[in-house]
Amino acid sequence: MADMNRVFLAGNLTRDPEVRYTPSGTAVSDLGLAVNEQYRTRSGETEERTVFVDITVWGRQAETSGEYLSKGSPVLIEGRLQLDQWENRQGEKRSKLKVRADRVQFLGRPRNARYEDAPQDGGRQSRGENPQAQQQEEDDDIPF
Amino acid sequence: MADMNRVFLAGNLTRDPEVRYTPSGTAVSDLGLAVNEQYRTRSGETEERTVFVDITVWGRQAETSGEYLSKGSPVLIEGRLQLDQWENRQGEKRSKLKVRADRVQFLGRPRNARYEDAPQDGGRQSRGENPQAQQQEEDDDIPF
Amino acid sequence: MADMNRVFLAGNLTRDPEVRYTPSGTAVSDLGLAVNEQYRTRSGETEERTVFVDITVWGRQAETSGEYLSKGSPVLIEGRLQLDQWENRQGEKRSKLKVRADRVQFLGRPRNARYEDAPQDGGRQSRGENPQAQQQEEDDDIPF
Amino acid sequence: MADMNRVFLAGNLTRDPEVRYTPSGTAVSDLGLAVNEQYRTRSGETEERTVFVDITVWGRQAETSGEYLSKGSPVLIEGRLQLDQWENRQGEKRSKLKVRADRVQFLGRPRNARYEDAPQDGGRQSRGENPQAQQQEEDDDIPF
DNA sequence: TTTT
DNA sequence: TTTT
Repeated sequence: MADMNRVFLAGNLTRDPEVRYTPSGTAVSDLGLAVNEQYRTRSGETEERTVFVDITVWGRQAETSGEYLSKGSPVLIEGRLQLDQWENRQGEKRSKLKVRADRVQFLGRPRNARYEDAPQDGGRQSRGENPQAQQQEEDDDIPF
Repeated sequence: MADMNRVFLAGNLTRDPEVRYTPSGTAVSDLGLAVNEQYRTRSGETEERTVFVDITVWGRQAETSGEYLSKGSPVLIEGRLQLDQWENRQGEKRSKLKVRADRVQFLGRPRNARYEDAPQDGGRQSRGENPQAQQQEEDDDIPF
Repeated sequence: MADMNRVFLAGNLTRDPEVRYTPSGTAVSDLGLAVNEQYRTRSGETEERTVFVDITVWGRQAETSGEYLSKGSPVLIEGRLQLDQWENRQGEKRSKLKVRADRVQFLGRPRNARYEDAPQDGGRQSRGENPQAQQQEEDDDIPF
Repeated sequence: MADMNRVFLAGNLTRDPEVRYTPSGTAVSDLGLAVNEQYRTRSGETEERTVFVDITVWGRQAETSGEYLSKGSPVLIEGRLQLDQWENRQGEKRSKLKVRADRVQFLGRPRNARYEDAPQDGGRQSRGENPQAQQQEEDDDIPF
């Protein structure tokens, strides 16, 4: 019979990616993803709901995720559902649905880029040299 | 920033659908879905892995699912990931990823239709007792 | 920048698949697909619209399509848009959007299966009593 | 039988969107989209192929597309294939496959954003001379 | 050029 | 008719 398992997600990372390696040397990264959804309640207000999804990515994309993505990074994910199954210490079967990413794409600098490392002083001034800050202000007008 | 949340699944129901109704009278059905995936191990053998997913479907499709689908039914699902969150009796936060189906389509009779209950002897008469056979005759009326 | 190109289609073949081979021996099949869509007009009636799509499939799936599919066969397609470009005899540029299938799945026997080639003798009779059972046995040979 | 028709595209607009209105006042916009795809030839080189797709979007999203998108804008499209059919002056049937967008999402400022409407005075200078150029240089290091 |  |  037919089988299909495809998932498309766009959202923001909930934490900095950490890359680990299997004994055979393959890179793996577990990404935390927050997918926001705007919806209307029956009473007409717009509310937001967030789905948190664990993403696993393998190989070169795990490495590039570790290098170029950080908490808040907007990403586009193509992959499939995967079921992790294990037994807890009480011997009870547990399972967890995740997404195994076939493709992770960077969607541009996040609104709240990590600027912890940025100079804490003259902020404003340096912002003048920082195209991203400038862009952030303009973004607020865009209703997408 | 961009957000997206789309899921496409095809598989077989792991149990007969049960339909319940919200206080306001909306039908809901929780479907259990098994999605099989053939894959090759590094040593070249073909193995099968199954992902079990909880599907929630609302409204008229919940009702038709209850009427026309049963354990083993092959279905095609379009929907999105949804996160159910609650606290257990110990006050610990728990959550579970499910799929909220926007569309449930019937894919035809499964290979392993439920014939366990079917009499092994002559057909016609026993058909009255066999829900599957019954369903076959009704197929033309199925609004999928 | 991000790029994505994914297409999911389910419909019926508009003609028997024909398989051809490239000089290097790779099988290719061009499938005609009709995808129906029910929609409601503003005046409330249900109407049907059909999208006809040319599908190209390569390799082993091209061969199995040629062997097991025929006009009317319901299929599930995963693939991506592809643009064929050429010049007509007047030297004008022409192009055509098609779908390059990564995966073609058989969705079960169509309502009006082709039985022209089937034995017209005893066959018919036994089939009349339980076409489904018959179909089940045949299904086992189908490598989808 | 099952039917499905879903398309996911990400790419860049090939022209500024133009918004028109139906007699009943509904906004429509026809977007030109270029979807790039990197692929490897058998000889191992990386080449790029582009699929050009006509997108139609209706309603409020047609209007916001007209206001905020321009040639080069990166967008994420969810929609379905649609077949436009007509007869040419010679009375021959012609048809063209397009995508009807259910959702158009802006993916961040395009490389060559339209700044015609931006303040022509101090603006330039305060912007750090050319934020886009700045961004471009950084982008080159990112292997996504 | 069209399928159910 | 084409974008990055």
